[in-house]
Amino acid sequence: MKIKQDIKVAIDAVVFGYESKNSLSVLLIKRGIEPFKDEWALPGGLVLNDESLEDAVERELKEETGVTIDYLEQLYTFGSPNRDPRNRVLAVSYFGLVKPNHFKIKADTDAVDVQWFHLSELPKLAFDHQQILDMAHKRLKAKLSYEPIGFDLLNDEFPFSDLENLYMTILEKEIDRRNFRKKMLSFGIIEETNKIEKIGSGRPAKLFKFNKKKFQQLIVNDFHFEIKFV
Amino acid sequence: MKIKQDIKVAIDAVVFGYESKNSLSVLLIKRGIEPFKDEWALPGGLVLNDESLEDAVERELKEETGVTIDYLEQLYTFGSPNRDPRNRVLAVSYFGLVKPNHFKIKADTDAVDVQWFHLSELPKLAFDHQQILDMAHKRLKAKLSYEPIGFDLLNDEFPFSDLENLYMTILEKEIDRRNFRKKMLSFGIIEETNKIEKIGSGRPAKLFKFNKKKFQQLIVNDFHFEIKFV
DNA sequence: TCATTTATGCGTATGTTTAACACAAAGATA
DNA sequence: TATCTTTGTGTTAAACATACGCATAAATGA
Repeated sequence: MKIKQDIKVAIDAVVFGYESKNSLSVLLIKRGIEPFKDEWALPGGLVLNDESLEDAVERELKEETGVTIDYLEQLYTFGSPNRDPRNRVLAVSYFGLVKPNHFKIKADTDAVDVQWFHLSELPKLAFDHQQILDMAHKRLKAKLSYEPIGFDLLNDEFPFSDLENLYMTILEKEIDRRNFRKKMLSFGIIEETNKIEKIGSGRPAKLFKFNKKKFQQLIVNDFHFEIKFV
Repeated sequence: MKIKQDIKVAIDAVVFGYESKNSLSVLLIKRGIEPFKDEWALPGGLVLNDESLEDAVERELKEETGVTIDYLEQLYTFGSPNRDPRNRVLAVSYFGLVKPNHFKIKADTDAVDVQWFHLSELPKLAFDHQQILDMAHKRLKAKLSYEPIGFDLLNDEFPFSDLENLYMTILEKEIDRRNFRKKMLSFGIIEETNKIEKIGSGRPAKLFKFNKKKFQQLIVNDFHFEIKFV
């Protein structure tokens, strides 16, 4: 006789935000219930019977953090039998990006147990969440080079230096500013606006815009986006 | 009051095999039970309470097809609420490769409802399995270019022409034989054996071997495998 | 106000990699 | 022994990546 399957299904989200030079952040929550009560963990939770996995991610993020996501993709499904000390829980993990606009939202609800952590100053995480986070970080680094997802970490209009710094921060590499700009512009998916940003010292910078429509038209015809610097 | 979660967890496997020039095949089974009884589908089934997802894949493949897998990786998790007409079933899909050695195994059990299908002559598939298969095929094509997984579709020792044909078949592109060979050898992960294969007409070919250890040593130091031809 | 600092924007030389292509070598066939 | 077929190697031009130099446009402060 067959034993009835008893596995719960949850989602977990690794959400990255980029504020300024040299600081990539991750969104974490402090757990209110056992197991791992009062420890930091990835936002997430059980999937409802009639909702899709993506809906579950959006719902949990809204409930737990109030953050609006700008890019979301499935990462990996963690299914080892003992990853949750109580019952068996399958974790379908997602990986998301938020623009700086949407970054600050949590500031209002400071009392709540949700917080952005710099990637270099992470607390100890519950469950196997460190492993999930590591995988997400690896994916972000890899994907930045061959898909234009970096724009989902910047505001709609940005100076070129923001884009440069973003790439250098995430890839943890020095990049030649001039060659980077040349290559980026050569794809023809970034537009100049007529706006100029003048803050701080130095020459004021033109603001640029990612033309997503143009990009989507291009990829139909074997167009290949790739940024790689040694 | 909370409604108890009622979601089943299954795995599905898309297994590719490569016999000869111009024929990439997929392993399918004919379902013996409802729903979709007597229709073709991907091998797979429910995960047991105490087994890992990978174990479940291996078990199901063994039970249903008798095929030994040479490469396995998680593909994607399909979780839309209505993908199974009866209950909600989450499908964690896997993508696998078998070497020609292990390809024929099924021939003994011809009576069983399991069969290799050329990718160009697929039957209609049950559930959303066509979608899963498409994604696996896409992944195989993409991955062939930046990870040396092609060797898991060839015997341990192979003539260079086999490798060329494999790439041309899967990528569906003409590749310059001479440039391909030069580039492949330049990575230093393929070894010449002292064996020579003489079959058919034409000059007999040296047999080569993929040196997996060498490859694994290299990737530690930022080594990058990449085969790309237009 | 005028030199200094800071950051942007453009251009050019050099080396490396890719893409296109031709022919010799080793057997099988007949 | 001439012909066919497949393997094995080399050469070259064009494309691309890399490494720079320097002018420009503001803010800063002596």
